[in-house]
Amino acid sequence: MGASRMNCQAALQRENGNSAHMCVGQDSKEPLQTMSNKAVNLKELALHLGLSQTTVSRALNGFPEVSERTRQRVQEVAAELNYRPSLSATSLATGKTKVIGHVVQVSQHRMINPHFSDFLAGASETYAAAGYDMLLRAAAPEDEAGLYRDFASRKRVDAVVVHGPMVDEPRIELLKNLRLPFLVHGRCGRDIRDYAFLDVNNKTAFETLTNHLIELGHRRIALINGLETMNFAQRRRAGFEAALRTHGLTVDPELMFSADMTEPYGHTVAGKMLDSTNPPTAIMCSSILSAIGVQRAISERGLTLGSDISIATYDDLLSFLMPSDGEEIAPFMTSMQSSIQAAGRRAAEILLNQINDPETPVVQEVWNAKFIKGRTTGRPVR
Amino acid sequence: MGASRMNCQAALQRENGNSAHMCVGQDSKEPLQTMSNKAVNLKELALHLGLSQTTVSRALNGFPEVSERTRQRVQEVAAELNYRPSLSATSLATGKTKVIGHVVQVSQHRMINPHFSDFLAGASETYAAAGYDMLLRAAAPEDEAGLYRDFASRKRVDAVVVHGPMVDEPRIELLKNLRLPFLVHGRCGRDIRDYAFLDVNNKTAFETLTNHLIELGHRRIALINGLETMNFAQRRRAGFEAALRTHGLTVDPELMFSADMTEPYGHTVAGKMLDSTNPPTAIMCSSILSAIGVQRAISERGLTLGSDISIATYDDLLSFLMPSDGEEIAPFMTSMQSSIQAAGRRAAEILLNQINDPETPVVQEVWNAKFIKGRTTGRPVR
DNA sequence: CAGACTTTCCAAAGCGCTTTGGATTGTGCC
DNA sequence: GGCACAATCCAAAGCGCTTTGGAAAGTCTG
Repeated sequence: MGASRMNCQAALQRENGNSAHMCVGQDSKEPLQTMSNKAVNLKELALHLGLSQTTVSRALNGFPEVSERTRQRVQEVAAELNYRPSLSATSLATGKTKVIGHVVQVSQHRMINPHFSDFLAGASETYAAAGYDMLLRAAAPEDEAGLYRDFASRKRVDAVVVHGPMVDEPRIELLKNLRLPFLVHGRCGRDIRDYAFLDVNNKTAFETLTNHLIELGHRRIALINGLETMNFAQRRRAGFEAALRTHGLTVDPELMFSADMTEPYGHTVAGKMLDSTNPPTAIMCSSILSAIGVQRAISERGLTLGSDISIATYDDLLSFLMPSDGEEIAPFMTSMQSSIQAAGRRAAEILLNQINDPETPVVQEVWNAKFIKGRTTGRPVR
Repeated sequence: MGASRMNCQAALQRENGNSAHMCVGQDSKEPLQTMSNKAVNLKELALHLGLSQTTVSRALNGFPEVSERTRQRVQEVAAELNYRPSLSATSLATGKTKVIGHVVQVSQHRMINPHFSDFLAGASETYAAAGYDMLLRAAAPEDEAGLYRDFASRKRVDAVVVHGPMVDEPRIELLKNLRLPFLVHGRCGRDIRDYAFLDVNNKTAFETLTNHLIELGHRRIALINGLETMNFAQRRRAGFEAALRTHGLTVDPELMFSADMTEPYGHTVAGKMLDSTNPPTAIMCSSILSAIGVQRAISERGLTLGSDISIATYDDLLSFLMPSDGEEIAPFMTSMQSSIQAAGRRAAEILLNQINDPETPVVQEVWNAKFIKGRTTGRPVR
């Protein structure tokens, strides 16, 4: 005990000498390069303090068994010596990694896209605030199962977010079996009861949009949907068709398209329709991206948006399409809006709550997109 | 020794019983739910094999001290029992995390955007192939330094990629001091010698584009640039100005704009210019995104692209703007093209080489963007 | 002041891997 | 047979943290 205190003094001196030597005074006007970059581990810190590792660990982690005075002192010295617990050591000891996994599909479709990345941006903000990190891994769809299995057995992550659920989604069963906590962005058709998800009300959104067009007098309405192997696209189509049927309109397969939601796709498909003998008077899009392509096709043909032809779209409020804070611009496109970035934030929140308190019942949230009347829809001229 | 062998047999039986019990036969038609989800650790695996942990570890990691026969057997049994080394244990022991860090800025500007995410998509592909993962963390710019420090001292990552280098970039010095390997996407003005980077030749690209417009007969050319606090934007502007000066044209500050590269920004700025008394005959953009906004402003005014007004832009070949494999469409915009996703792939490759062989000299690569004559540039009518 | 709690701290045993420094066995050669 | 040497394998000591199961000291009671 006395010996340990002696060691402590000796170590303290050596340490100070060291840090003065290594860290200060190479380029002292550089503000970013502060004191001590040298890392200290728990053992050394405990030595400095003349305390046991147990006590130091507890003091820093807020356990009640340590006196307030000691805790203060520990915190001060820890800050001073720039102590930061090693993450691999911590996670080896606790079994928690403080990392949430996200999987990017690298297939031709669903390549990382602005929808996805805006969601990630939102989520990572929440993670950062809670001391979590986001792990991103690219995978071919056929590898994804193995990847989750890897996540689980190698303890790479504490939980995962399932992106782009398909109509029939095997991943959900898999994750349940692996006992890897997860949240689905979107949802899956059958067996919806027992897992957490955050979704928007896709069906209602597309009913609303379709109704709006019908009320304006449109009878031939096209739908440029996302990939209909995906759950959300399926629901959107259902909403579209329901609205048509309610008004006694026929569902024309010639006017329905489904593919990855890109600008060129919207452009190509709209172009073909506009050049056909019996073009639609309105086009609905599943994404603002394809809507932009449609708009390009329209402007190339010298048609007027909102009278010659109308566009209504789902809008995820993608950040690169949003005006910066200062400028107030009138909403341009008629759309159903819901911020996918906000969804990312909330999804992360739900997931973190879930893993920090596993007893809590699963959260299932469905957001309603907001209808915005813009300048791209109007009465048809014909 | 004999005893250990006995234990091994006993454990083997117990284990088999277990896995049959837990894993098979809950829903045997589900293909994703294969054999054994139960994880086995090294100790158990060694027990099963009747070998020491050392030997098993070496067999699996390809050390020469173990006979080929043994290695075979170890690999087989490891696969059979679904052994996967715990990552936190491995990284605690080796000091390597197999993770590369990327930092997202969450400020108003440089919010995660399609350029950034396409780069990430490329990089994560390379990482995945090499068994690495990508860690994404959101940070306010003022926190970024602390974050790198955290990465270094807590050993969260093996290396980082620096995104969006500013004109004057303190992060580089910091990372050098932290001895955290890094690669810069882009580069930084001064002191360029001693760090790895991957950049495109921004200056030349914008000289080329400007020359093209000048040769067509344009005299009033506008530049809608990115944020000129960023290094790349600075270089682009330099190229633009150099080309003008070479041809004896004056650099008109009224025609130069700088901000985050969004669609609305392009739209707003182009609108203002087009409505002014003396509009430019050509507009250059730093991003296809602002170019799309410019195009919208042009079509709103019923002007014809390529004659009334020309657009030339830098094009990162963003994936959501690319046509899918099948459809061949003629290039639309006149642009300087370079795939930012390919850059992500290559950047990751360089970085991985660097950390796996630290002795190798730093790699500095500058790509030349490719000129594409599209349909958005032509002779000015006035 | 003894006994019963609290309060405050600690030594040591993990967590699951890698790696050091041998020990053991097999082989070739004189 | 004995010796050197290579080929195989192993026990045990880390890596840096958390956590268990006390021990020691301080604080109340009656």
